[in-house]
Amino acid sequence: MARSGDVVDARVQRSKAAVLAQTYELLSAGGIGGVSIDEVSRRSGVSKTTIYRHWPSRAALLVEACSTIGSAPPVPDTGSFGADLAALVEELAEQLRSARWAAVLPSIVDAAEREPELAELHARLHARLMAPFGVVTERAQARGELAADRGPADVGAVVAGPLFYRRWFSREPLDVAFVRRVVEDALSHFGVQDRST
Amino acid sequence: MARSGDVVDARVQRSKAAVLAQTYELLSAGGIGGVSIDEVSRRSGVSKTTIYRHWPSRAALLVEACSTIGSAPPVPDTGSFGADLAALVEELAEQLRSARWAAVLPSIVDAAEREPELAELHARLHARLMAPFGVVTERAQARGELAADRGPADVGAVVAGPLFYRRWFSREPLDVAFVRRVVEDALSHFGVQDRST
DNA sequence: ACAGTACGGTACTGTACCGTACTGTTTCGT
DNA sequence: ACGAAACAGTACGGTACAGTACCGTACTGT
Repeated sequence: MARSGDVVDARVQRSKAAVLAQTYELLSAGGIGGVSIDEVSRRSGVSKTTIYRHWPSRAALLVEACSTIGSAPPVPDTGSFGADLAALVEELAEQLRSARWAAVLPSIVDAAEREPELAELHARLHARLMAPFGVVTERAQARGELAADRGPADVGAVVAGPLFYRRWFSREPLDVAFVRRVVEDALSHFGVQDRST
Repeated sequence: MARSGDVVDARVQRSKAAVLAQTYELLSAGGIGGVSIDEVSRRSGVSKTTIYRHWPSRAALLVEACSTIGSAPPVPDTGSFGADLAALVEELAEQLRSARWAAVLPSIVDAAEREPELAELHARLHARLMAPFGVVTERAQARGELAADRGPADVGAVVAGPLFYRRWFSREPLDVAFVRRVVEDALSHFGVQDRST
């Protein structure tokens, strides 16, 4: 018996972990198009048969492998919108500079443009990445620190937009000066005095 | 004789035009991954052999097919930075809403992340798309309308960033209100009074 | 010990693709 | 009219991939 749906067979855990790890590896290196089940099987030592036993299709495997992307770091709560935002932007910039998924996201965006199955994944990732901005924005609004006519969506666009642009389009380095300027500009948009560190 | 390198055979022109047109068609529909020589040949009625006579490889064909993307509309010259910028942003937003290439760019960005051959293409496209912003920015600086410490690269990031973010990441509509806000915010960054239409 | 389950290995079907070779036909320039 | 160039059609070889079927083996909990 499979232990009444509670405990999972250790072999299954090993196999799934190995497969997911190698999938993520290939994903980082070659984007979505760089992942093939054959190659995952070769590298992980888990046979193709077993992979298909655990995931119904390649897409399902990809979705699960992406599920750890952008796992939210703790949302700062300094009491000031400026400092919260600065911390979040620093964090995002650091992720864009170094995180594995920064090289993967473009292929997800591309895939989302045509395959609905992956559009969902894109939506979830976007929501997870931007959630912290929503939190600090709403807190600031609750404190009356921020005008009510500028919602979380605006903050996301104004702050993440330039960062993303720089990372993927202009491909200039995301240096400290640029990041600081983005924060300052955003704060001046929203009529908040900058008092970040 | 092939007409001393000057005039090109009409058959060659026809073939190349048909191939490029269908390549662009497939590109719009399925991104870079959606273009196969077989399919281009089928749809264009140009045989595969002929395609390989004119382009040495699939990549070469793709590069040439992309060469028309983002062909710059005339750069506005109203005499005011605010109005110039507003016109450019409106234009860019309209392109992002409707132009065929707006669906293709993510796959180019993705490809540029790994294939150097296409990274060049990406660089050229980026330069072409952003050139108008550089022009109006430099004109404004020359008039003393704009502080010298904010270069064209900053203007591009602040203005195009939110638009791109909205088009490809948050996937919210690029409505007029949003576009206007982006322009206003950008102008306030740079210490310019908004006097656009 | 024993049943249930997970597993690896291999082979297979079917598809899609790149790039080339070969054969004959149309079209251009002169 | 005639040679050269461009062409279509077709058939390849080679590779890679998704997904499935089958068999025999190793492990797990009871």
